[in-house]
Amino acid sequence: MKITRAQVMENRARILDAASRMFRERGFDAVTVAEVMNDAGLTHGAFYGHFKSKEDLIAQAFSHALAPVANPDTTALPSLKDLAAVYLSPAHRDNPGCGCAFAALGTEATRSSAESRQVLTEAIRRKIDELSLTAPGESKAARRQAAIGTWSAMVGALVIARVTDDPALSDELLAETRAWLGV
Amino acid sequence: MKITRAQVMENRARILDAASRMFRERGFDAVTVAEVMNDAGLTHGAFYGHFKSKEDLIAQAFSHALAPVANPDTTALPSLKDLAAVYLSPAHRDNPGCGCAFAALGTEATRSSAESRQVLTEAIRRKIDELSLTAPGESKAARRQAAIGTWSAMVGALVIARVTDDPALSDELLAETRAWLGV
DNA sequence: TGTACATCAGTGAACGCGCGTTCACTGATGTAC
DNA sequence: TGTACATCAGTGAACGCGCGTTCACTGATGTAC
Repeated sequence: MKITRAQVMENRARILDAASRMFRERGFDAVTVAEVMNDAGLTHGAFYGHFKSKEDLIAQAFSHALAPVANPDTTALPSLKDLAAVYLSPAHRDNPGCGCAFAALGTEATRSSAESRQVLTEAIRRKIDELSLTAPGESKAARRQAAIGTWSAMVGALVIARVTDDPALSDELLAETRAWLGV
Repeated sequence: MKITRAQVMENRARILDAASRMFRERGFDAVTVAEVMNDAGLTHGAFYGHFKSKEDLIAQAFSHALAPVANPDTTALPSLKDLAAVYLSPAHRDNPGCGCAFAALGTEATRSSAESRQVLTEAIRRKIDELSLTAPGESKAARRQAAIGTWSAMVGALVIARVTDDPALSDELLAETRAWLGV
C-alpha cells in the first residue's frame, strides 16, 4: 500500500539508522539487507525503492552517520582532552553501534566503494578541522598536527582494545593511551 | 596422488602465506577458499585436509603471520622511532599484503573467532613488550605507556590514511603523525 | 467538498549466483616382508 | 634390495544454503475535475 511522503522519509531514516548501527556492530558482510529492513520495521522487498544496492546503502549509511551537525555551537566545544577521555572509555569500546565509524569499520571501509570513500574522506577532513579548533599548540599548523596525532592514537587504541579478548589488557590499552595523551 | 611429507608441509606453508597476504589485501569475506588454494598452486578440494574450516584458516593465518621471531637479536633492535618511520611510510600504506595485520584487518578481527582473537591477543602482548624495550622513558611503566601510545597512533594513522581516497590528505596524515611522534 | 482514477511504497514469493563444504576417486608414497 | 599393498594428499564434480536482487501484486495516497 502507498503511504504518506512523510512516512517514506521517516522509513528511509529508520533504514539508515538501523544499517548504520548494525554495520558498526557486526561489519558490512555479516549484516544482510533483509535484517536491516526488518530492524527498520519493513520487509526486504521495499529496499530497492530506497537504495540502488547494498553498496549504495553502505555509502548512504556512512553519510547519514557522519553528517555534520547543522548549527554547531563553536563557542562551547569540548576540549580535545575531554573528547579523548570519552572516546577511550570502556563504554565506547563496548558500544560500537553508536560509536566512531572509523574504529568500528575502518579496515573494511578501505575496501568499500568509491562513493563510501568519498563520504569518509570529507568526514575525515571535517573531523581534523573540528579537533584542530581545540587542540593545543602555538601555531595553526601545530594544532592541526596535535589533532591528527591525537585522533590517530584514539582510533588505533580503540581498534586494538576491541581486538583483544583479554578485558584487563583491553582496559590497560585504553587507560595507558589516555595517560599518554595526558587526559 | 599422495605426495611426500615434506611437500605436504611446504603446501601448508604456501596456503598460509597466500591466505595471510590475500586477507590483508582484500579482507576475509572477499577472499574465497578456492582463490587461496589456487594462489598456493592447489585445488580447493585439498583445503579440508589442512584446515577444519575457513574460520580455522583465518586463525592459523594470523598465527602464521604474527609468529614471534625464533631467535631475536635483542642487542640490535631498531628504535621505536625508526619502526614508526617505516610503519608510517607510503610504502607500508600501499602494500597491506605484507604489512601490519592490525592496520589491515583490525576492525574485522574484532568479530572473528575466539581462536583468532586469542592468537591476536598474544601478538598484541608481544608487540607491546617488544616496543617497550626501545621506547623512551625513565621507568619501565613510562616506557610501556610510550610503547602503547605510539603504537596506537601508528595503527590509527595508517587505518585512516588508507580509508581516504585523497592521496594528499593520506600523505599528510602519515607525515603529521610521524612529526607528532617526533620521528 | 466529493468522486474517480493514477500513482507508487511496500509485500512476499521467487530467482540465481557464489561460496563453503563434501565426497568418490586417483595414483604416488611409504612400509611390511 | 625388491615386491605388494595400504595409506593418504590432492583432484574436481557436486551439493546446498544464504543472500542480493527482481517482480507481479496490493491498496492507500494524492490529484484532477
